[in-house]
Amino acid sequence: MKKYSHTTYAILGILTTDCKSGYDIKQLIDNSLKHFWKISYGQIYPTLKLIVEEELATVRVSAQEGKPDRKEYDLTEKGKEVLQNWLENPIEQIPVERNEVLLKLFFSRHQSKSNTLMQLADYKQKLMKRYQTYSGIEQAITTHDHDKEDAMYWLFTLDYGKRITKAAIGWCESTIKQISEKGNA
Amino acid sequence: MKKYSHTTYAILGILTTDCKSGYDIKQLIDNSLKHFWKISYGQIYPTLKLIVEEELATVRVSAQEGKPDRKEYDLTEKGKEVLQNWLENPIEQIPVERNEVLLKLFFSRHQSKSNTLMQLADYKQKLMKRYQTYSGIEQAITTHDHDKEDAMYWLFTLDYGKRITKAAIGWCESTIKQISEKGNA
DNA sequence: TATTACATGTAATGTGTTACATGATTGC
DNA sequence: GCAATCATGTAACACATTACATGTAATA
Repeated sequence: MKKYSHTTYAILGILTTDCKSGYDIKQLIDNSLKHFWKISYGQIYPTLKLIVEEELATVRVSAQEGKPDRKEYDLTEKGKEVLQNWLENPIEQIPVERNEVLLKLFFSRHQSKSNTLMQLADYKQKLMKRYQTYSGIEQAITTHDHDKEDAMYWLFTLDYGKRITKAAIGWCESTIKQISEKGNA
Repeated sequence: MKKYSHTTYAILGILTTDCKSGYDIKQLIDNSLKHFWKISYGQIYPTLKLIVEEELATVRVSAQEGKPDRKEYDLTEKGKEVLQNWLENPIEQIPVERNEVLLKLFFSRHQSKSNTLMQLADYKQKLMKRYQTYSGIEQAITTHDHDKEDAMYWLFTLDYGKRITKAAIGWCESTIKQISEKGNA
């Protein structure tokens, strides 16, 4: 089966929900996926064009009361098959996640200790802010009575974010401690 | 101060070590950085060209016995300042790390449970393999008597990788358990 | 003589962001 | 009239990978 970009599969997946237009897709991403998957309009519209060219979806213009016209996309059988196929196959490999803090740390060997500690403290702070954001979203979902099934999967992704972030915070603390002790010894 | 790409800073940083040529840079990356920062030759050589154009380093051809000629790069004062400046400033923001497994999970709401569990089991397996790789490198460093200072910073980056990976494995286990229980209830 | 390690580079292609450009409709 | 929301799109640029292209020298 022909291969498409991850962005294409993401959009195909979103089209299985109530989101039918480019604008809707962007809204869904910004509301629910942005902590692990971001897509800009600069990708969304060209990808939707490709999806129609490849006959994975059909378009139709939909007039609305009190709002501008919009284009609604519906998956074709072929589109559903392509999505299904992607969902059924395991990922090829876990990508290397670039980490600028680790890069700086690696080159800090001959840098001032105080600067290295500052970098780590700053990173920890950013991570804690992120953790709080996740917790906030989690609370909002748990409080409001969302569709149970949907909410569960959403919570899984948040749980992932929280666990990873917490682990990174723990690393910061441990590394700060080790670097601090090293100099005082 | 003028901004450069992360790749440029990474190469500037590598040039402070014994690595002086494009080939050396690639070797260092593949040996020590590749678990959190990869760069291909297609980036290295054009970036080195840019670095010279920007007068961040100078080049000179070095003849070797028994090996082809090579180009050696040395940081200029300007190059050192640019690197220093980058090292002294905190990162702008933690980038969103795309996660294809979470993306699939998000769209699995109306998929078969067995397939979702397969995806998670596969992900866990890949993570465990990665964890073992990290542990292996760690052991190699600890066993061989590396330059103590250098080794310490290298171990920090490996510790980060291990902690993050362990957290992700924990998430897999927890999520597999929850999804399994849900269906049997 | 064939393979491996050493060594440098470009071209095509893929992927992604940001800035720009346009316009409808509602509510203040 | 103006701001906000809804809505679609393109162009320029930035970044990265892969495949291609070339060549030296040691060693098995």
